Amino acid sequence: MKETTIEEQQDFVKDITKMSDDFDRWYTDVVRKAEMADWSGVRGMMVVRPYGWAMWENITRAFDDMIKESGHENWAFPLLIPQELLVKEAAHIEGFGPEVAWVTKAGAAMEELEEPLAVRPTSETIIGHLIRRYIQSHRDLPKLTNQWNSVVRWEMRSRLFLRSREFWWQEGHTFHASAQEAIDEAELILGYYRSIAEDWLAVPVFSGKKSRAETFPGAEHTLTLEGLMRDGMALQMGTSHYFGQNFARAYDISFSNKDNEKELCYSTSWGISTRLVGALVMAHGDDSGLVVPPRVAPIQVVIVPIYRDADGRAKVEAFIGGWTPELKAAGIRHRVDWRDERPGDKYAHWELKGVPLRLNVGARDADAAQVEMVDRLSRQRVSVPVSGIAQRLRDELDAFQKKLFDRAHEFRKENTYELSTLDEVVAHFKERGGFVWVPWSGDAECEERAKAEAGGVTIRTLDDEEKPSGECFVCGKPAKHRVSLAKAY
RNA sequence: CGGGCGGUAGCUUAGCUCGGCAAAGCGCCUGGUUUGGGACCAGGAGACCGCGAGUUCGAAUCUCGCCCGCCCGACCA
Repeated sequence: MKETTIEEQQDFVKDITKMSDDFDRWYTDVVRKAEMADWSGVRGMMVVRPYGWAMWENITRAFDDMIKESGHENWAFPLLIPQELLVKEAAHIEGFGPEVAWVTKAGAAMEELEEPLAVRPTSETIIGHLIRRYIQSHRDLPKLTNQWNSVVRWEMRSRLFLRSREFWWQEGHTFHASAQEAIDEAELILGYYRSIAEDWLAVPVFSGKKSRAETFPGAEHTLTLEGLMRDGMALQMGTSHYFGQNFARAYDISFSNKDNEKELCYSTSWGISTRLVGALVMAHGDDSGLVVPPRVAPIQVVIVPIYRDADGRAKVEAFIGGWTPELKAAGIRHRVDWRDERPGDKYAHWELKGVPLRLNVGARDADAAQVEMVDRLSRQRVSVPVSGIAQRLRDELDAFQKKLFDRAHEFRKENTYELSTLDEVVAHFKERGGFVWVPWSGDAECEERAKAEAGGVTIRTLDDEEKPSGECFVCGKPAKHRVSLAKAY
């Protein structure tokens, strides 16, 4: 049999723009050809197809388990928010105002409403307003709420999963009796998010506080996770906000403390969205299409039966039927592709869809009580005995998950730099992307100047682990923070 | 939201200047031969030519308005 190289194999890929030719087009091609999502005909509104939604479901299941474990409860709050409520927190409405969609008419006659209703861009305001009913005493705290829903933000520019006018997410909103407890809550959730990003999506992230300019409207501080995509752009993969008493003040959320004094709550909010599905595409995909981390893969193992005639098929079917129950029992998400196509079509199809492991199974294999296993990353063919196959596949999937993370981690390492002056930063981003660490004075003017001169690069995270040293990369004053810079989605 | 480009079958496009029977490849359906890396033969279905007005004997083609998409900016999870 002729050995084919990976390059030759990639020639088989039709329909997808090469990543190196045009990354944006590549991304769109992959998302659409892998049947993850499409545009709907209404500007900026997407339809998420089962293969994309299943990945989101796997993420939601993982995160929902985490927050339930730590005492959070799911609620459902209204979609529509009265104008009067939305505008109460000044910084918040100033931040979200430009992208709020309004319902102003209703009924067959399209009668004007007395008060416009905002379609939620996020729910701090309505939850703040409603939650006060359920909080009287410190004994009612903490109140740990979450909701799974979609929100609408009137974006001017859209990209599937990354920026659509409607997107699906969870928004957690918690209320506490002390500042420290709320601060700890925001940190706790950030840790969960890190686990989702790194352990589930296999995307290594830098985490830390946002600069003032990048902080959520109305928050005291915002914690963030930033991943690196294969085009060198950063992507925010989750944020967790500490509000102090800002929202409690605006919405009068107070409680009686142990000394019977009235006190305002301390609150947080935090969210991850369907954007993470886009992150997974851009962090792991290649010119053949998707590569899906096993832990979130809708299909972890695809089995391609190979046969010539009805007898051959019966033989292969009986063989496969002998051990697939073991896979099911082991919780391995698998599918046997019985479609009436040739094997080569199926190989290409499932590679485009990024299924981690494929088993080619024909009469030869049945006779030898083995299968031919091919993984999506190396495309090496390996014969595997069916005896103990469930455990073997479990191990392979775990190894695949790790390999994906390691590869992404290595990629980030190769694309992370330490620089010290604005000139260097400007020169750097003219040539390439990635993360650049610099010392920063903490002045917003320096941040703005860097953004203006280095082609839109922004401060992604403040590193609170390492002590800053040296002078600000822009103004030369002593640095207060060590910060990561990147161009971001 | 500003500037540029585009929208013809499920997909990719030709036709548009110069108005005159709506085409091709892929995909889809049926039958047959095939099947260990994207097969082949034969037949077939499939198009309010983005939507709406206008000009004209006649519009995919010309004009205007709107919708949707792509690229570049400003804004952003």
